[in-house]
Amino acid sequence: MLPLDQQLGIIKRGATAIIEERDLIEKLKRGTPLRVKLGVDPTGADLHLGFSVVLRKLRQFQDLGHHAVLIIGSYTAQLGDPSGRNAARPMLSEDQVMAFAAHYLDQAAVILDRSRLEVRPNGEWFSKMSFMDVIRLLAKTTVARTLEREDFSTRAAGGTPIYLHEMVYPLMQGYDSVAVNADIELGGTDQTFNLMVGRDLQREAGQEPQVCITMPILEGLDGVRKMSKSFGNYVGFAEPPAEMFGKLMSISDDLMWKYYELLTDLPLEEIAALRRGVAAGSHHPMRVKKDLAKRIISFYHSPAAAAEAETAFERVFSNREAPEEMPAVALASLPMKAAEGELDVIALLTGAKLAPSASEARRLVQQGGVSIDDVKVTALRIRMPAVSSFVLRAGKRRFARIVTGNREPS
RNA sequence: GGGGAGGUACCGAAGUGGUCAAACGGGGCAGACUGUAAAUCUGUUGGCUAUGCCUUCGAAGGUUCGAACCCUUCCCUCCCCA
Repeated sequence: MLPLDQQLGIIKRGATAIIEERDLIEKLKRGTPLRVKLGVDPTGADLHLGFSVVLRKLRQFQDLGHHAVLIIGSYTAQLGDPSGRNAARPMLSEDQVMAFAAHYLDQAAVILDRSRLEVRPNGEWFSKMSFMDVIRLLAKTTVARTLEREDFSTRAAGGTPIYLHEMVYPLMQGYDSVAVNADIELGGTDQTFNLMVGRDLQREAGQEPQVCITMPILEGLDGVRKMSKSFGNYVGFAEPPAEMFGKLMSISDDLMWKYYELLTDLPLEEIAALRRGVAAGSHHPMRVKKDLAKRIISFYHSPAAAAEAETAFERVFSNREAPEEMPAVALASLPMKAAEGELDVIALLTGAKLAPSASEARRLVQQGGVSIDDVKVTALRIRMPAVSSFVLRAGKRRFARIVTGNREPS
């Protein structure tokens, strides 16, 4: 194992809080592998960079020689974690959760070393508890304490409902720590309360309390709200390189430093140097952001794919050309409502899936957001170009190649 | 159990019989400007076989020439009291 201070350096990178750091040092000093717990509630969603922050931290512990324990919330996911929520989540069935869990593990394996991972569904212990056991667990905390949490107090103040089962959630998560005898638990800062409950329950159970390490919540592409599928501001693990590149380039300059710290392994000193360079004007922020995108894409795909994505990006956005690859749609397959020799632009846009509805397509045209072979479309019916295929573009980044079936004029 | 308030489009929030597909703000989308950054400005934001038609204002009925608005029943939430 690495010397203590080196381990600490890696562990502390990006972390918002370590409760308590001296406890952590004590545990590390023993030189034996620590049990590092991360609880996840699979909901069926595809993993995105927001999830990767805490998964990467867990991986770092694996690489340091510690023992990673991934708790699958087969029971807790059914309740839905109220953390950071302003409304209750729909409840899921255990079967659903376990099906989602398989999907989750497949994706998480991109980051974690699956061969050294202990996976435990928390139904393993919760299914064996009697109602009386549950009551005893409930007796470990008070309503006032639970209500102190910001998400609950906001809801209480705003008049939105808080259900009893939501209030049980932190106790369940805390009990997981007792069940697996965790030395350390990882989580987002929004998990702080839940993590702390684990310490209390362990202490009561005669265990040494876990160290809680909280990681920042990663802002999504908008730079404001947390990265989340429902906000549409995310980058998924499985997205194509070009898509990732484009999305990452759209983050704000300020945000990119946080992405560097939490999503790459570039040493902090080097990140700081880049930052100074941008501030001093010796580095162009776009260049630095492109490197960020390439680093991330190299991890999820490959360095070659990252380089390709960059080229494609420059082609489309810097040189304003059409991308090399885009979905091809046969004109004949579209329900055109145009006279002979004319194109029905609305049918074109909806048929090629560049617009969700005819009304939306009409709006796009009216606002000047549609072009055919780089010529802005100004009418809903236009003359059929005498080419074998043309590029249809909607907005900045939606493209399709329309194959007309015409012969290329000689 | 008693009393009060309320459920409106993606979200927040006006509207309380016709001029309401529904003000305003946020978000989204598009355009301008750019480094597809941020900021800013402008436009737009239910659907369709489109000078009209259809669906939408918690659900179902009803009154009316006409209902998001009035009545009835039901479902849901919040607050106060017990």
